[in-house]
Amino acid sequence: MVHSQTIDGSERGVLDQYVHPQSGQTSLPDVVLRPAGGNVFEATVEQLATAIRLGVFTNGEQLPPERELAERLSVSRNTLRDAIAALRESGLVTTKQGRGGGTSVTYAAEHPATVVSGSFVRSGAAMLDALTFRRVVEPGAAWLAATQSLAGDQRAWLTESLREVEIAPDAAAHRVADSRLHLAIATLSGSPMVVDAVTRAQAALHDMLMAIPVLRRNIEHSDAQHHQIVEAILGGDPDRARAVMEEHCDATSALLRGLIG
Amino acid sequence: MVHSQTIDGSERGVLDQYVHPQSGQTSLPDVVLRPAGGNVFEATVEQLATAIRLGVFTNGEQLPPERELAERLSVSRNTLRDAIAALRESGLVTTKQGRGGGTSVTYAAEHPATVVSGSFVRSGAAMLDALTFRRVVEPGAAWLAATQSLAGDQRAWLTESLREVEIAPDAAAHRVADSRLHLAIATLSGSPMVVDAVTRAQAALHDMLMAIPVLRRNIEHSDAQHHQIVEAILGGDPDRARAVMEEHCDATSALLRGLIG
DNA sequence: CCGCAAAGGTCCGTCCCGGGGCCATTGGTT
DNA sequence: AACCAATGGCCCCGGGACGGACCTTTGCGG
Repeated sequence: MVHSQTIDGSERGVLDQYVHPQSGQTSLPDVVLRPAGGNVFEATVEQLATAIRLGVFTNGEQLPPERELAERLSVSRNTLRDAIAALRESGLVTTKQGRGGGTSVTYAAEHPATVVSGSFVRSGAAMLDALTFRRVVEPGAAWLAATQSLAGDQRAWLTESLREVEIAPDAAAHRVADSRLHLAIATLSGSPMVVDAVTRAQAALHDMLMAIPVLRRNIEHSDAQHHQIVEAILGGDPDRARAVMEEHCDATSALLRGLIG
Repeated sequence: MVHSQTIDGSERGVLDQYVHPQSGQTSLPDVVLRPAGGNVFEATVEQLATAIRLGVFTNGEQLPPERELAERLSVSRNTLRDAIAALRESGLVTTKQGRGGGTSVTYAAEHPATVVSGSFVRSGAAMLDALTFRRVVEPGAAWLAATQSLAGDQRAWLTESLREVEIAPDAAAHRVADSRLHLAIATLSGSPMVVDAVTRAQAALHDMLMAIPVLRRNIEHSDAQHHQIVEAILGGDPDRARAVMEEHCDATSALLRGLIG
């Protein structure tokens, strides 16, 4: 509801600008110049909603105090409050006043349609792009994590994240736990830029996976791969960690490619 | 073990927030919540300056008309004009009025100190991060490019980019041509998100490489690797393309790691 | 020679957002 | 019971970004 909506009604997706309409030729300026995402308010809503949906904040958990969260997001408290209000109206969080109060997550992880209004509808090209991107960064993150000498609590965190995935009671919980595991692996890579990349890939992936039915068989296969990945990371075997993660991404990719344009 | 720890006045850098000061423990909210870069004007200046320094716009070449460029960057023409004015005062571009006029690049690629004022001073941690990130995304991009069935003009573009690197007369020209080659490879991956990632990695890399003396021997070794990479991509050998690119990144990384914190 | 078109140059009104101060509510502590 | 601290709720101001409209310069073509 911001700009866009120029006079040509052709609804150009963000991605179409990467290719010259006339020739199929791509040139560097077309590809490199990326729009600096507009609207701070919407971006904040989107980021918080994504964080919640990805399980960065688990159910019932409290968000940091507004003043702190605002500073961390480099956003004024006003804007942050507006964003939180939007989330509240979407039923993702509830807020309580007073000491010990705050905003806490109430995420049922159901109703795949009731997501926050701005949940981005991605074009087919964007989805394929996200899958491709993920296929690059997630194996890279796994490889890096396996090269690190992990501390005891880090190893425990990884093991615990894996376990949470395996004992997830239903598909929705499994989805959240899966995101958390992948983000944990990315975090153990030690590289903030890698974490950022994986976060974006997971965010895009999440929207897609929420839209399809999940087969029990797929989950079992996926969990077996998770186990191998964690094993390889803990065992310090980067190449194996990467190889299995590649298989893992390819499996998801194959599953999703059939369902999009 | 949530956050808290609000009131320490210790001038925390952007990256430090990824780790808890007290325990070395990292938690997802700390890692995932990323600030949404402020100041649109500065971001625009930085992006254009980077594009020029990376050779996205070659010397003498004209930038797109203001109205078009503004729309592509999702920035108002006012802001874009301010940014261009800043570049003009830094001597990176010149502007001419009237039909056939416009803003064109005048980039000598010398005076490593005269860079635009905002050229980001990255902390040691951020540099290591960038090197790590690059080590993940560039091999991934090369792998992807090698899996694509490239059209004739794409193959020609790649070959030409390689040649430009090899015939570069001096270190500065070599730097620009090198960036262009890497961005070309990323573009041929076909994934905008990958291009974006490589662009960010190259931007960070550029600032580092401009600060160190370059040895003839290093350039020769680098060019040999470039040749192998392009060969592997054109020959449709993804694994080899990735392997050589990894060596290539490792070489640069080793070169730079000695010179930073 | 004249007019048109394609650029940059300028200005203005509107609104979003950041910064900061202050109030209201609530629960713990003395 | 009284106080205090932590937290959300509210408001106002100022600057910056946006989006238009309009002017100026310049080259090309009829």
